[in-house]
Amino acid sequence: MRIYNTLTRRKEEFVPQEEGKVKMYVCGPTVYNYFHIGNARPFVVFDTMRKYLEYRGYKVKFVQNFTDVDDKIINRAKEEGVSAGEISEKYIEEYYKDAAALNVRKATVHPKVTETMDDIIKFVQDLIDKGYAYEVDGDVYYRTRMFDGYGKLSGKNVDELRLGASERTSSADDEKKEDPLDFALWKARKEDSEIAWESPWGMGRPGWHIECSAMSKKYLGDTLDIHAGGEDLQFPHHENEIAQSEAHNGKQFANYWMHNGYINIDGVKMSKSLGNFKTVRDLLSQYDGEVLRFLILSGQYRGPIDFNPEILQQSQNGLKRMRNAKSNLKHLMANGADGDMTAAEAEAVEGFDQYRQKFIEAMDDDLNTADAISAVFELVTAINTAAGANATKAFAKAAMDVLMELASVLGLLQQEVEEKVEIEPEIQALIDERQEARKAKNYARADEIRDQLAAQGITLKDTPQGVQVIRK
RNA sequence: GGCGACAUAGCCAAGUGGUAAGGCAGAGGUCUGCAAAACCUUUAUUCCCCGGUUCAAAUCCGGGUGUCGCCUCCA
Repeated sequence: MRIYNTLTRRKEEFVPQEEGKVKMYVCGPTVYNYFHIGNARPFVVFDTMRKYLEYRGYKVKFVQNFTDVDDKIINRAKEEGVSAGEISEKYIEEYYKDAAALNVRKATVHPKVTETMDDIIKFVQDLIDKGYAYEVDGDVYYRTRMFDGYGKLSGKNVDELRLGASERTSSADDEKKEDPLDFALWKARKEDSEIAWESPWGMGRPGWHIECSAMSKKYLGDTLDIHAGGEDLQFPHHENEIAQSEAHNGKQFANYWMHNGYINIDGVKMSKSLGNFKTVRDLLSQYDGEVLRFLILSGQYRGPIDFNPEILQQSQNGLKRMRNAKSNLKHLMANGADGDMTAAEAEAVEGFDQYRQKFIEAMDDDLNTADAISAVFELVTAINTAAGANATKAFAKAAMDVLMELASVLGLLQQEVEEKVEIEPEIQALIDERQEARKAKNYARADEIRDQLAAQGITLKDTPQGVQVIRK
């Protein structure tokens, strides 16, 4: 497959270091709040990447960290009068809930900063030993200019950065640094009450960037196949990770860098700092997670998504078309004709392969999920067209297999849409009564029953294969 | 100021040289007792604008315009 590599600014054929195996690292959330739909994008997109790689036969080791020590967590803890650990533990649990609703699978490993402290401290010490870092009053900074490749990922020029830095009001920390470009690897504790770890430089905690370098090394080694995250992490976060890791390991840090675009709201980037965000938790009260996933996957991952109620509605309607196909097939599998497929059905099933091919072609082209979704829609139309009044169970099964094969790679149609296998006797009695009424052409009574059940969230469809019962 | 991305129908969105996918919404029709679901037809002579290259451009080149982003915590 081809991947757009931010490092080279072009699509490249993906070749992992070790055949058949992929080492993938995705920057995870800082856990101080529920995550918003913008945060959800990389989780969904790269989870889809992982699923697709697995579909193509790769064994994927997928690592996504939790940043569980950070200013924002500490501030939040102060506000609420609890410990930083209580805040981070809580939002890690909430992360798992929301991620599950989006059909995002757990990573192979979800490392936490607090559990990687020894590795981080050693990493920092090694950088000091190599001359890439220096200690000042309990802080440790990275000598940015010492690293030759600085700026290679984000296309920044060190001297222009310096210019920008001098225009900003310098913070107190800048006084300590040798160069304004230098960034913190370790921060000395400011108050005794603050969460801190013992280190060769005194009590303190790690800087943000070093965490990912240390965690990815610990679980995936010196060189990653794919490193992914939101495009706002390109600079400085990922640039700094490269500087740290390559200076430390003496090897290329990641072969492929993937960055997803933003989700905007009213044309402006959605972010926690701007406060214009919609949390996934809130949205889940109105839309189910698959709708959100569908929305995120309906465009190419590198482009922007403008978030508004209209596209939510469109996503819901679009997904419904896929779900109807699934539930109609399920009904057919139970109530269709017995025996072998007809010749026409067999021919149709053979034709389904072209949609599978289109799907693979799309996903192979830098994870073009928009095109992949359109392949699924074309498959749905082909299935619906071929499923006639005398459709066989065998056909329904074959069609279901292909539909689910593709939908599963996208992480869609995974949540059982309620068709309950067991129907309570009193409901069944009403359904039977309605059928009797219909036979007797007592449509008033029949419709009354249908309305009554609809009010309970039960939809009845009269199909050539009998009554289809769908409950929400 | 430096760097970068994007601009395709009412909306969402593919398409990087060969004559505009797919979805949503809308309109008409078929099926149905009526619905639902589904199917069929229909909705951009045109891809922000102006030049250029080419037999041929939404796609390549040049110049504009507009929107957004990064350069500071951020997915």
